[in-house]
Amino acid sequence: MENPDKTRLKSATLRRARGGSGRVKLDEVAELAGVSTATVSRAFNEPEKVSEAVRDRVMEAANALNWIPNAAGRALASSRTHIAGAIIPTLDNEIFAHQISGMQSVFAEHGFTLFLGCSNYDPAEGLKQVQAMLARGVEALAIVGENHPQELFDALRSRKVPYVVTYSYRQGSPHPSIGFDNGAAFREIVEHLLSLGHRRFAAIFQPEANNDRVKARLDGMRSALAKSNLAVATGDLCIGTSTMEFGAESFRLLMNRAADLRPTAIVCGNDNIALGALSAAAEMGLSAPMDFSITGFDDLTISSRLMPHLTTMKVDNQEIGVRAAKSLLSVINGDVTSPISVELKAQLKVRVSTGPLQRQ
Amino acid sequence: MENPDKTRLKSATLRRARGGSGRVKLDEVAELAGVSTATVSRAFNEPEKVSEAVRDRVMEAANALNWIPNAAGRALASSRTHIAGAIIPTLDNEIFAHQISGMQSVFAEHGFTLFLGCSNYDPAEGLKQVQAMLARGVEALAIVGENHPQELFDALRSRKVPYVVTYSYRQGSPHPSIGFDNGAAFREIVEHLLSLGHRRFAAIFQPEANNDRVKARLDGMRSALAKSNLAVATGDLCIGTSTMEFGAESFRLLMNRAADLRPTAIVCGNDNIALGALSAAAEMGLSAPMDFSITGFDDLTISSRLMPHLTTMKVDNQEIGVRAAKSLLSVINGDVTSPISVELKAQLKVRVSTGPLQRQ
DNA sequence: ATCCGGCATGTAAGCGCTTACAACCTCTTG
DNA sequence: CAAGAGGTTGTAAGCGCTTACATGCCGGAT
Repeated sequence: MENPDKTRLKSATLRRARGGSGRVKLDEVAELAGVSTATVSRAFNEPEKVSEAVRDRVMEAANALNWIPNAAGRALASSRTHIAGAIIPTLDNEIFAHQISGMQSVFAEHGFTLFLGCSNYDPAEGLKQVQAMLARGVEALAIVGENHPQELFDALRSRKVPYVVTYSYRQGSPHPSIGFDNGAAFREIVEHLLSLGHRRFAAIFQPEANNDRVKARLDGMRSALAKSNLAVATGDLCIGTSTMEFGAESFRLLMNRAADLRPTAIVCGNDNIALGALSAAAEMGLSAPMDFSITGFDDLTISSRLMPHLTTMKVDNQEIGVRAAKSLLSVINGDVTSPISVELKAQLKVRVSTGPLQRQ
Repeated sequence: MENPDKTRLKSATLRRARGGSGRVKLDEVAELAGVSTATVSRAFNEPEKVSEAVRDRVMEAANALNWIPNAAGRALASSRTHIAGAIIPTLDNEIFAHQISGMQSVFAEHGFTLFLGCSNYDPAEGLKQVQAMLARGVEALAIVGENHPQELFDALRSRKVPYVVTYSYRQGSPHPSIGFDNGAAFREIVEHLLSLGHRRFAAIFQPEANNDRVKARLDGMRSALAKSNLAVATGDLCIGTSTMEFGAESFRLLMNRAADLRPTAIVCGNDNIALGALSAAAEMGLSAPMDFSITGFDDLTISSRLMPHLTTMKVDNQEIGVRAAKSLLSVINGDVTSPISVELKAQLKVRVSTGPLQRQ
């Protein structure tokens, strides 16, 4: 008889004066299906070990009761949580949002749920978030950059939680990383500008404190300039918040000078800052590449649409997220013992905001 | 004696050949501190119930062993998970990212961790994410919009998980909502344009399928126009993806006509589309508000910086996230039985992209 | 007919915490 | 000085699952 007998159903349905969480539990599904709890568990987790007839009966019962397994019970019994974590500085930046979006879709496909933490560029906050995630039993973690308290990495290591550093890749880093070489990227930008004949450089950057990526970018810029015996003068280096406002403000500072004191090339720490500078330029009646050349970094969606189209470096952050998730999953599945580092190349997008030196 | 005796410490530290998760557990902290497991639990969860001396001893032991409580065990025993969930369409949109950022910071402050799910505008995917979150025992959930399968809301209700609909607010909605009235907002935009003398309207919108907000916007626009016996002609309504590309393409379509066939006012479904249209305008040598007026919606960061500054409606999405989180927390804490709906006002930002009708 | 291997299912012991209840101790109070 | 109040700590029973191990069954080999 395929028909589950009515009396059993009734007894399971009526006995609803339950304590605890108040939710339907596996026992009740087992009772209704007329099997043991072990069988219900197997029907869901190792279906091939259960005969088809029984499996169908279990599924039917589970549906009838609208049962959703309790993840806490499952986690406790199996020491598997199917949760992964990601720590990023902030969601207010398109590039990190893209990374999360990539990770989340891959993880969701594999039955993992993603915990999100934002550090707001505060290492202490990042550590706190990681601890919260460890308490929640994340099975793997992705974290942007390597500029974090040693304690954070120690905690991950001592609990054997696999992790990858995302967004930045550095030769000789002690951490598995998936990202690109920030220094090399900025060397390439500077070389592009040098090849156009520029010699007087200014820079507008976000703060380098607690941010290995910005440090590497500044270093990359400086080393490329140094090769040509050039440097950014103190007065031509602006450091401030990563906002369009700051970009605009800095641009005014740099360009409200006699023509021969102005920089001809302006290297910005990211697109956002560069976009701000360009908006100030428009207001001042200056325009690239006639009056100056300017570069960004990130290739935000808007950067290739805005006039003048911004010369910048493109990084596929979604791809970074996808790769990070896949890599972590393969460690979780035991395919490899540790995530393998991958260096992606940032791609120089030469657009109209840079051009040959106009004034000598 | 304040000094925990060394032998106890040793025995706890050495017995590390543990099965299970392999992590340090509460028992060991209790043993090292020389108290019962109940006391350790209380020292962390209800510190006021434990004498100071004992509390210190427990904390010391916990630190020494580097103990992090196992959330699954805790959840199982207390039927509290301290997890909340948020479902948004996509992170690729600044406005939703801001909402998440607001929620996450409030929740983190209160010891809650946030599960993030993206539906990519697919109702089935949204339902799946909600089910995964229910399995994980989320104590509350925020979900963008009300355009979801009834099954989704039923699942939340039957499990008594408090939820709020965010971003959109509609009179008579059966759900507690925190957001603004999309229809009213677009009525206001249209009235602004009408007051400037415009009579020939075009519209560029994202698809309205599965999106109550877009539906409401279109309705709002139409009803405001109807009051003046106006309408958007079929050929003047462009529906497509919410990208700058589509905005640009549509703009070309609308404006590559004889001057007297062009619309004078273009209402866009959001800033992104409007920004795209403006970039196409620049390429075509047209500019607002001379040759046409255009409006957006969202007030993206860039919209107030870009030339010409875009007339749009500002919505404080971070605030929506903050309010949603606070509201859910107060239900969780039992302060109220259900989240109370809040209507926020979208704010019209008149900038230079709209101006008086130039041609008759 | 007997035995054994392999498969399907059941039994029951936890996983790491919380918490009701009990036990105890120290004061206060009549 | 006995009794009770109030505060601190311990005991132990689960929370809802998974899984090692035991059991029972069937068919083919002996």
